[in-house]
Amino acid sequence: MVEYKPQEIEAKWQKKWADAKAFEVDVDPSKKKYYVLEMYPYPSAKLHMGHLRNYSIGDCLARFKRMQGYNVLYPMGYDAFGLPAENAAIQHNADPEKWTWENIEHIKWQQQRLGFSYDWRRQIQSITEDYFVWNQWFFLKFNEMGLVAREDAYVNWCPDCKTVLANEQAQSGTCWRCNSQVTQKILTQWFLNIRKYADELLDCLKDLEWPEKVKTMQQNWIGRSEGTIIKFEIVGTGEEIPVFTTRADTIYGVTFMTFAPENPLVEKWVKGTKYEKDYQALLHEVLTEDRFERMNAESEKKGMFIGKEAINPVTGEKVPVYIGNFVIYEYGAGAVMAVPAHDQRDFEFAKKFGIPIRIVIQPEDYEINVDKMSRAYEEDGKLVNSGEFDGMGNRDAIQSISEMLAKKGKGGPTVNYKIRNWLISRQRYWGTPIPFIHCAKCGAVPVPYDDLPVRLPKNVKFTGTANPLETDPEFVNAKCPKCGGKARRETDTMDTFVDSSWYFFRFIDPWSKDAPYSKDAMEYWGPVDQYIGGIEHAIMHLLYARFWTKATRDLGLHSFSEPFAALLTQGMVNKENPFCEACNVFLPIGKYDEGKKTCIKCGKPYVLKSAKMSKSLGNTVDPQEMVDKYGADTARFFILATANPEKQLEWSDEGIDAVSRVIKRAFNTLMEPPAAFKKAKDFYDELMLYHVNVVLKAVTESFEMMEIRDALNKVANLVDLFRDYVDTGATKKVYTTCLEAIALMLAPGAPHLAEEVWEVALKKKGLIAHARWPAVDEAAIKPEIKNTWDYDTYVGEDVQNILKILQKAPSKVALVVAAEWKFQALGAVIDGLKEGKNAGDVIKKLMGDPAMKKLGGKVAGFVNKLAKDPWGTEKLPKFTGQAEELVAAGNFKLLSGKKYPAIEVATEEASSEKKAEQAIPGRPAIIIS
RNA sequence: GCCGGGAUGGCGGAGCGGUGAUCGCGGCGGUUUUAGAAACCGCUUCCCGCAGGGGAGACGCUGGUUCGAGUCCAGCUCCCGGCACCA
Repeated sequence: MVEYKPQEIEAKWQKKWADAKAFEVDVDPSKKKYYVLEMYPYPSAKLHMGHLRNYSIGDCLARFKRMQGYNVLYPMGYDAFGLPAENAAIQHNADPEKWTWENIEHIKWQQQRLGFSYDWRRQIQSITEDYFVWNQWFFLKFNEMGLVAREDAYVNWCPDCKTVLANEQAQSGTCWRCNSQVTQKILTQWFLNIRKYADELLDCLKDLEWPEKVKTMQQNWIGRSEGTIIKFEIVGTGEEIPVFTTRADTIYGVTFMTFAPENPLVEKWVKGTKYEKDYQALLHEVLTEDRFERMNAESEKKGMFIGKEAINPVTGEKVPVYIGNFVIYEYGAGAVMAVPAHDQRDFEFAKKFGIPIRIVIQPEDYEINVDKMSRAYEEDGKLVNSGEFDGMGNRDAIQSISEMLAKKGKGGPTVNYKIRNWLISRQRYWGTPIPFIHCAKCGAVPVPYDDLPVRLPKNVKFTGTANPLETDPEFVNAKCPKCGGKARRETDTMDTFVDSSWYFFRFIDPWSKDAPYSKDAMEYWGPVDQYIGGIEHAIMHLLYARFWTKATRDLGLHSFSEPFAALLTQGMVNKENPFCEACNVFLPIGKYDEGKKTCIKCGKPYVLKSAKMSKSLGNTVDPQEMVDKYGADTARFFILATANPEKQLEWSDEGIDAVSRVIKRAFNTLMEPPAAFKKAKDFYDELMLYHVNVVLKAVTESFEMMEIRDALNKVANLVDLFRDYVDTGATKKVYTTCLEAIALMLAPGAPHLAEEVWEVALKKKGLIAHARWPAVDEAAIKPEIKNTWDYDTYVGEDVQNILKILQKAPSKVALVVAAEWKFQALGAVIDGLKEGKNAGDVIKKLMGDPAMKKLGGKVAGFVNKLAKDPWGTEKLPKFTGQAEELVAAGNFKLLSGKKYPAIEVATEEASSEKKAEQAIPGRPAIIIS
């Protein structure tokens, strides 16, 4: 017997693939292209299960498509800028570049050990100059297109570290390093104008082969809403505030205005007034509030009057101006008109501050009253207290009021979006420098294209306080490109979402020197046909990438508008972990006693619950351990065959053992030819060919639909059927045909094993990776074979059921096939039921036949029995007559002969047994003695 | 809080509105084996039955639609993803 040694086989084939440049592809107009891509990873220290799953899915698809004859582009690269490298620099004095490269090398080694079929020549990483120079180039181009803006925005600020913090570094309102209270600080920042593309981003969603849930999330995120701009003049300031509302119908009910506390206008207005002190205190309070708590509709409304009044442009009425913590600065104008009678938040605010409430909508069938209201009336109704609009339906009034405002020059209909412009500047070292120079005379001046790239300085100090770029004089001091005077280089770097917004196009032509990629290559390879990644990227990454694709299309770099034609969001990998029900928490390593199975804190026993694999819990499994112990094919097969790609997957140690056995068994079955072949074909050969083709058809469909789990399990089952076939005796021709088909079907999921079978057992030249996916031989899928197979299954089940009850060893199993007339009667019952007839009608019709009439009550009883369980009857194998079933029964004898002693076949007509009457066509009476 | 998902035996997970839930794990019994491993054959919701059957109960909870609901609808509970500086 050939022993399965995955380590040897896998190393051997990985080398052969590399030597043959098996997966290196170039533009080839004679072939149809297919671009498979996984979301490129952040190079953390090690590959984790999520990565293994992601790449196993992609590689399986890439190999399948390659075998279908496509020219498959399947690249890999690394999202290498980002916070962790900088954190490592601050905490362990690591050099971010060296640290990142070490991680890349390690991950790449792991990926290669797993045998993924990437075209490694195309590897890119965002930290190399030939990549990030194009980030800068794009930025300058976007600037020329009017897509770049500088605006003020708030950032998390640690006053002690004097540094900007990521949301992640500012959890629960305190700094990750020094625990100081984090506050908000306003900074002038760089933005990309993604809102300009909001409508297109929305409209194109319908054409994408993406999960509906992702499309819905993006749609909601863009948040297009049609409404009205209403301009409110602020008394004594000369300022007019364009407030957005979807409820212009309630304009007569406005009794105050509310501004976001961080709106800079507010600060200006209160300056030097008696309100300033309280305002500063409230602002500080709001800026240190938890960002989710603030959005919570149920949390306490905070606010104050700021001494100003606004004029309602419709009524001319003056209303007080407040600030409120629930107003979002980034949405609309950072101010809302407040209608307490018809908006719950405004209602609560008005109650708290004793502001009047005015009803302007009355429901149709009852009347609401200000004194009795306990909450806002937010439903529809008829307008009241609304001047000329009284009596109008409130929905209709929206348009009329908008039009009136437009006529008055005080606003009008408009469209508003929830999506905000993309803030891309970061006050950090480890990113792409933004190519601008600030000159006191000329302002913000773009770095000339010839001076690109702007490189990051080496040997900077990572103290954790301030941005290292700011404290590096060599980097900061620059000459103004315009006037040549002394100037200051921009020290902000770009968001890493910039890197990941176009890397999939750089893979198409990573060697391009004078453009980010050549148009010809783009028109051949682009866009990505199948993109695979986690659902956590459903909104931001995927939306930014779509925006980038549209903006670069408008730059003339390519002609298509969407980067990813189809998207697959893989499920998470979970593992069970101790959970203490008393403390209501998952217990990380060290917080539970594994021997006693108790929680260390409360001493009570824990239960095991499924949790996301995470470092903090310590319930991770290193894929490398799996590969070392079982081999890459087993690791991949496990992760693919346990759950379909979209579903979440539960890791289990038993599961991997089981798959390991399946793989070993497959290897042994496929590598070990029978000692001798039989000469002539018989039923077993036809049955095997039937199975192979049925499975091939199903597996092809499953792969096409990305139901990889189903596809692989079907192949694994087929291997078992193949072994049975070989055991009963095989002809050389059928053996070879089937072995070849099985090896090909295994190639996408267990590629090393398949190559070994291809070369050693089948003696094929060339790689199975380059072989063609087999075609289904429809002629082999004979209905009579299907009937026989189903028959064997059903009859076998029945025999088992009987034996279970009898609880004795049988000496003889007799099958009695139903009488010929029953076949005719069964047909009549099925047809009759389809036409909606009842059993009586069917019996009457049958009795028209003299032969049936002679049998009388027997026929009636039979029909009634069938009609009771029509679904069960429908499922039985279908035979045209007794002769056909006798053949199937004969084959049952062949197939199950080993399991049971002395199988006999008889007909109901010829049998003297009383039980013979139970026979139904397709379900013989079984008599065991 | 808001937006988007999810909940199915001891476990992982399948399940076009069609009648106890594919497949696998674990467990139990058996065959084989010097032993172990592996492989193979059964059983695995409960009760009753020496003939393929009968009864009870059951896909998070509560209702609804339907001849029929794990599947559709409404409300609730819990879990997960995202919420714009983690990637």
